[in-house]
Amino acid sequence: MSDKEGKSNLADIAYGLLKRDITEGAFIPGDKLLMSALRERYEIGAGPMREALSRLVAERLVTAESQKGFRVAPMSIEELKDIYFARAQLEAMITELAVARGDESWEAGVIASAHTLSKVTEVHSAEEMLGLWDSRHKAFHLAIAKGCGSAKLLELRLTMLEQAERYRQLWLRQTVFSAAALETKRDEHRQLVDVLLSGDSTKARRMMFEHMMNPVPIISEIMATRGLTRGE
Amino acid sequence: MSDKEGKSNLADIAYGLLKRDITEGAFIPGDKLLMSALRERYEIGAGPMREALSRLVAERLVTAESQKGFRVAPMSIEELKDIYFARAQLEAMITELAVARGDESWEAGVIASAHTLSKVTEVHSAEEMLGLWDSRHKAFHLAIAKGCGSAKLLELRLTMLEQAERYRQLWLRQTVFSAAALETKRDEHRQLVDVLLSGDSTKARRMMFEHMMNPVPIISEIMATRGLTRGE
DNA sequence: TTTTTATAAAATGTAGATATTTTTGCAAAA
DNA sequence: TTTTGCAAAAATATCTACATTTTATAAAAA
Repeated sequence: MSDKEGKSNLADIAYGLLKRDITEGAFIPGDKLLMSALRERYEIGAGPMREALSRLVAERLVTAESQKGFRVAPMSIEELKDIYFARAQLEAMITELAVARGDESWEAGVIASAHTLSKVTEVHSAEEMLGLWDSRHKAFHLAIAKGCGSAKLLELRLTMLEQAERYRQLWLRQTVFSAAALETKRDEHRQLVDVLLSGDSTKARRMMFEHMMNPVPIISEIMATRGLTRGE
Repeated sequence: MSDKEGKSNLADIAYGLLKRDITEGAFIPGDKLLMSALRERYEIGAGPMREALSRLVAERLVTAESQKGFRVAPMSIEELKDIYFARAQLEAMITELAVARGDESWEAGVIASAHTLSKVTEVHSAEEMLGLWDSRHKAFHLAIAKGCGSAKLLELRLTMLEQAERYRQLWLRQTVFSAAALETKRDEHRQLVDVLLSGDSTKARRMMFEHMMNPVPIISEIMATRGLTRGE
């Protein structure tokens, strides 16, 4: 009685599965997405499959060329830089707004999610820990962004997050599996929270921009050594 | 040898036609988009039609409910305000970047498109004049935005423009068909160009934000008197 | 009225037909 | 022998028509 959108048709399912497979690297950038292969893999007809693909094209995760089929969108250091720059600008702007407009319940949400994130250090299997830290990290940043009060800005933010996801995945392992990197992040987050609650929106904006740009050289490095396409 | 994306399959065509029909008001917000009706109207099969519809859903111009079909996305004063606010924030941010980063060829582009826009006053039929002013107005703002140097930010800007299009359409007639309103706009544009070229990026940002927000009360008024759904 | 049941309408999915692109095989020229 | 051009075949993408499932409508019974 609560959920508004009951995902149920095959196109939706195919969309979700394929998106996961692409962002998690089951398909490599540039790979041809054969209709026959996809149909077999997901046990789904060509119609719904086409629908799912064309949605991913809109999200820039897949490219299409008429009569020649679909491919996984390529990745490049150039695109990495552009995506992260645009994303950092947007997030910084949203943060400035959030500090200026956010009320007490927003502050509470930020503090709560920051605390939850800081408690991930406990015992976990490697993969489990990665997933947990990632989801809480995302929740933390979302809690901050929510304060901007604009649904459309949050939508834009989400589209950028999705476009960054494949690149972010590269950074994630590097960070979560390094005690030093993780500690650095924890520091940054602490500082962020302090500035957020201080009410200095201009400073918060600058700091968020820096925070969002930090992963760029790390990911660049990884992509350069692996030759752009991250083969396993 | 120049065009990269040769639009040719039926889904693309249906997408373009339906999008035009929705933004130009051939379908009213809330209207049910019957498969049979669409197939007949565009002389296209159900498969490609579905594909076109699901793309418009991603763009928020159409809503979908599983097993119950598609509808033209509703319009509301609330959404109007949110879209325009988000758009103004984004455009203001892009403008600030453009002023800071733009080179001489950017300045030249801005001046040229401003001049072209100012010359629309000549003799034209009403509808012709409306189309011409609109396209040149868009070109003017695009020329400014291009200076930001980020393809992704320009993409975001475009998605917001598309989401605003139905509301903008309401404002357009009101403005273009009033000599006084048109003169006011011309003034605003002159001032904008002055500040842009002065290099004061902070002032440019503020001014662009104001400029983008101006239409909101006008459109609100129109929607309120017409009861939100603009029946002809 | 309210509920139930039957009927019609519509959305969604599958399979097969058609059109396009790519590959392959072969022959002629260098 | 190697390369180039061409034609046939295979692979692939795309579309339409039909079948299935779900939802909406209307009539009949309580």
